[in-house]
Amino acid sequence: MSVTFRRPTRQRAAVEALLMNIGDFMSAQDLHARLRAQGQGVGLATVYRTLQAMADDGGVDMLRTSDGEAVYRRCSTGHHHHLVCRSCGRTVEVEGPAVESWTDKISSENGFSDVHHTLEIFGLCASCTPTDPAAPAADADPVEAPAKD
Amino acid sequence: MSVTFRRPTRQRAAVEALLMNIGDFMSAQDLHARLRAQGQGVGLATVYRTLQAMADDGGVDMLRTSDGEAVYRRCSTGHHHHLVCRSCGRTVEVEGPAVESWTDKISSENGFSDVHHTLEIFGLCASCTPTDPAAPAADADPVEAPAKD
DNA sequence: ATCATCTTGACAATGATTCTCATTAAGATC
DNA sequence: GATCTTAATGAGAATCATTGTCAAGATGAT
Repeated sequence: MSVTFRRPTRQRAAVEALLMNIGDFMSAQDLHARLRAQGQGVGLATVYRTLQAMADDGGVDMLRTSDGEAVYRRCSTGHHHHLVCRSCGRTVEVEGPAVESWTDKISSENGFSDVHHTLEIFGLCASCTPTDPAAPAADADPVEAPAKD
Repeated sequence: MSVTFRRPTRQRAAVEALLMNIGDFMSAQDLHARLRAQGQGVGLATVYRTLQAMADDGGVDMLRTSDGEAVYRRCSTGHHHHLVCRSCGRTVEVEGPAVESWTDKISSENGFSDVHHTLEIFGLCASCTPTDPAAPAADADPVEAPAKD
């Protein structure tokens, strides 16, 4: 409905392509660095603009890491939430009809209208769980806790 | 349990007092400005440090506005979520046992462990709903849309 | 009062995001 | 295909919240 027309450009295509390849959340800075590494030079400002436009148009979800950085990910349309591995960044889309109805109920009970909510779940995926025999596949870019110390 | 000891100082007391008076979410910058306006000079860095310490110790909740700014609020202990008016900032603490169990279920089903989640609901409270006969009480400091221009 | 330390504060440093504005490139027109 | 209108881009400056630095100040114990 309110999907403003966007001119197809090389830059936009490059951003979309990379988002499609990387299945997990990525920051604008990260995306910019990867494109540059690929030889696909795209201005940083353009990356930000493109990402925001895509998020507005839908097709891309944006959420904030614990330190406030915005990260983006290509997503199926429709309302859903995410289960994100804080170690390797692996993301699983999840739906919660019960949560949706709960928020609606809570909202109306308190006289709130025109509501929207944010819900993300962070944890360690099977591969990154210490007690798991499988070796931690923490080589992808983590969303929240980059390998420290 | 891991509540590190903190020396009682004038600055810490001032921050705590203001948080108690203002019942809604407030940014560190905002808090700093208010304290300064009250004549209670407290360094900006100190405000940040104090707020983070309080959030760590519990007793203060922190969440991020849509533009990534961290906002704090004195809160009852225990896990809960918030229903925040995006116009006047009024906040209601809500609990959702169903949501907690849902996230646990989803997490285990996907092999995730050590999870935690964030859930906030934003909307317009009764007083700020346009169709409501009551005049919008949007004079308190809004969490997301501060009076601009 | 004195000491060892935790805190504070002023300001520099970071780092993500936004703004500016001249240049480039789509899409429509002739 | 040349031309024109205008959105899109890019390089870098500008913002702005947040963090780091480190000397000076305050607190609790001695």
